[in-house]
Amino acid sequence: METRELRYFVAVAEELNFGRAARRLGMAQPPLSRAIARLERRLGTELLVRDSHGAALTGAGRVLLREARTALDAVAAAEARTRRAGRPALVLAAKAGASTELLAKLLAAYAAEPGSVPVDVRLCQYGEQGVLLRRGEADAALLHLPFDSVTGLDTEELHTEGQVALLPAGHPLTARRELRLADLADLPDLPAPRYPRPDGTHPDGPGPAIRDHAQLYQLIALGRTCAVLPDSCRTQLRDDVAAVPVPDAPRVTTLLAWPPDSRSRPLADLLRAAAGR
Amino acid sequence: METRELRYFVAVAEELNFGRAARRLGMAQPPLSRAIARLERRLGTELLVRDSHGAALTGAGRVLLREARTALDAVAAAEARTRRAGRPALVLAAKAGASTELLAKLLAAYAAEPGSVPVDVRLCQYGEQGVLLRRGEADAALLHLPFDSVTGLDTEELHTEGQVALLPAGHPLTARRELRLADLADLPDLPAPRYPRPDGTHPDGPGPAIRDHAQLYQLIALGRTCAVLPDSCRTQLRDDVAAVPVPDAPRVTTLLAWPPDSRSRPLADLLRAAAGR
DNA sequence: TACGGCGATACCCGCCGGGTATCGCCGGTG
DNA sequence: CACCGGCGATACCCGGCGGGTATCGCCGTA
Repeated sequence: METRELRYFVAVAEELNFGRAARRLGMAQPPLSRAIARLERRLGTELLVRDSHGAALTGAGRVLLREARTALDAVAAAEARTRRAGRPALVLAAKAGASTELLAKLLAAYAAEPGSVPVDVRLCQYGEQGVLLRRGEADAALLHLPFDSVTGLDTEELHTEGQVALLPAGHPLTARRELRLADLADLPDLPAPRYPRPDGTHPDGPGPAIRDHAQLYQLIALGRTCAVLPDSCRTQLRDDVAAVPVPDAPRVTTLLAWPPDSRSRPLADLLRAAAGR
Repeated sequence: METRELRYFVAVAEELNFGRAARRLGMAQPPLSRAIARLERRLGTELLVRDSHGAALTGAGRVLLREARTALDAVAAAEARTRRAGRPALVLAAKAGASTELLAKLLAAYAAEPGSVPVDVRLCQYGEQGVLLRRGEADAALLHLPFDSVTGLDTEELHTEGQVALLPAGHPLTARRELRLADLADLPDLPAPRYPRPDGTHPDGPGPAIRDHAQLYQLIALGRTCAVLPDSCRTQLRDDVAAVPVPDAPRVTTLLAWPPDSRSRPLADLLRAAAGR
């Protein structure tokens, strides 16, 4: 199988429409149909069932969609890492606005290592760090359990902390010394924010769709939503947002993740710095 | 990058000789040279330095070799898993001759699960199980720490045990109640077996090159080598091989491994059966 | 019944991936 | 020192395949 065929299949499987997929790929529809048909013939399986409305995935098609995405990521990673090879700099991906203190400490500790190398910090939207790692555009990433997925990555735990509720300053609940998760569920005036799913789409619901922390803070300050976030976010609160501890919220673990088998000197140094020797 | 180009590059990088690589690929040398040159041009990096003796990898070339192998594995996995999709059977890879009792128990426990599916057991040579998993030719594998690599796989520990030395029956050391690793190092009459490295090649040395347990047992019985293996191998000893405990050998953990993100029903059932509910 | 949108088919073209022949370079060897 | 052999690069050619356009058959809908 050639990567071109995989790209074609992913486009069709995502659009479920040959014409739209062809347009997205910048080509005409007939060669795309032929390419998919050839792929099915070679695999000996139907991937899509077509009718005059469009197409639908078969079981094998769903399998190939998932597998093709990871294979294409691996190819993209091969390309990106080769391009970056020799360029002596470390790319570290981190959620914008999260674990800022920890990140600063980590960067300082690494910079103090002998033989350390410039670190290019890429601040990401929610869930983007994993993609950057898997695509080879970053050497390491700061992730947060239980929010981010770490399947297929090597990791090192850095820090664990509780969570606090962030509410608009002056909201009645800010008078409480503590809150429970149940207190925050289904508040009519503060609908829960809708965080992106791993595929980048947002679930349905009344609350605002969120992409990063800056957005979230501003929406909380505006009284449009509330959120439960790790304790460490308190260091960067302005006075239009109030924090109340939520003891029954799951604890959050910050960890450093990197692609398995990567064994570069700078990455090893970063891990050593992160572990505090 | 197309997978064809990656296959070409891997062939050249492994042979370090364009002519041989071309022969291995079943093609002529000039188009191969051109393809590699085009790849380098597109990546903007030298991958190989050529002289009239052959070629050598640059730093970027070494990176691409590693990355290309994993990318090609991912593509092969996409193909294999799609081909197997719908075929309702589990493929379980296990080292031939290792953990036989555990394997039997696991198979029995899984077969007792409601909705269980036929299990195709693939008995492998040393280190082959990981490859089968990564290539998508197996759904799960039994691996042994610290021998097998589990990077990039999800795992569940099943069992931990000590190790015993296997010696030819009648060898002087079999008179001892216990041995230490040091006792077995550099025995002139029983040179240590040479296990394959992850890439399939064998290290140099005086001992015999080993591919699987059957080979190993026979060579021990013949008085050509000795080995340190998990306790559980005693259940299948014939009387021409003797076992002596080695308390200072590292403990061996048997674990069940599967590719990250695989979420098929049969695999989930197998994991449940392995965990004993 | 006409129409519009879907994927499939028929047919054509140009490019690129493959081939052969040959070159330039170098190192070993009689 | 001249020659040879093996290496990768270059020059040149060809056929197939990946892409295009035009059109068809099917079906749901107005």
